[in-house]
Amino acid sequence: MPRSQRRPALIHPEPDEFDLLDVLHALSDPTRMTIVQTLRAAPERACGTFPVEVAPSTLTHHFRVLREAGVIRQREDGNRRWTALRGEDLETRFPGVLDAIVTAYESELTRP
Amino acid sequence: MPRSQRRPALIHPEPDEFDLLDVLHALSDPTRMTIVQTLRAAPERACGTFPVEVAPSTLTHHFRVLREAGVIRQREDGNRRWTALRGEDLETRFPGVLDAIVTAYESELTRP
DNA sequence: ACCAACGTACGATGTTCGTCGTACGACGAA
DNA sequence: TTCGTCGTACGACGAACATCGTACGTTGGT
Repeated sequence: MPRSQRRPALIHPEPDEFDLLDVLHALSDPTRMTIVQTLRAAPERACGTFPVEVAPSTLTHHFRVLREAGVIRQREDGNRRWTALRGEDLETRFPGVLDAIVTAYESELTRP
Repeated sequence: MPRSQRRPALIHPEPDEFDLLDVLHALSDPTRMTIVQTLRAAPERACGTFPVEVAPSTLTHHFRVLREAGVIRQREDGNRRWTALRGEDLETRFPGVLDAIVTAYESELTRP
């Protein structure tokens, strides 16, 4: 029996339920912003393949914050959990927000 | 002798020193977002004239968070402290970010 | 000179947050 | 079946945070 039927399904709020302040809070952490930035280049990634240096359990925590804010979507696939950006949903609910933020973050990284 | 010469000057980072994650964190609080939203309509306001329901000392705290992130500018004038949005500075450093966020926040408020 | 108004500084308090180690469950391969 | 891998859940811990009350300094008017 697959994991998806033995464990509670992952919580993914609908765009109508997104809270902008939750999204901003989710993006105000360097580890989480690195995750989001990485996902803009790769459409879908496994959990362990992000260029961050934190413990696995810490990464799980950050994924939950992003997921419950509506920033990412995760799906089960055997032993892996694939993560993708909910770019379209965010664009529908908060037009221009994610794009402006990630663009600004990348320009900040290449500047100082 | 005016207050500005007897107390340490207010800290106002230059646009080059802005940290996007600090800005996002500053904006991820409902009280502070209300301050920002209010400042978009009125160019400059005294501290006690914001439609927030927190204690004065709490308001001082929120102003400091916004000020040190570069979101607002404050100047002394007699017994009052006037607060203004640093819209142009933010636009220079992080184009489109503040506008997208405040617009999204206002659309969220009118749309439960 | 006095006093009320404005806003700050400081300390206290309860909560949230980021981090980790450990234990565990599910899956895939040998 | 046995074992290693992937990722989670839980508990713990220190730091940061939002909030407040109180005391205080400055200012402007009476």
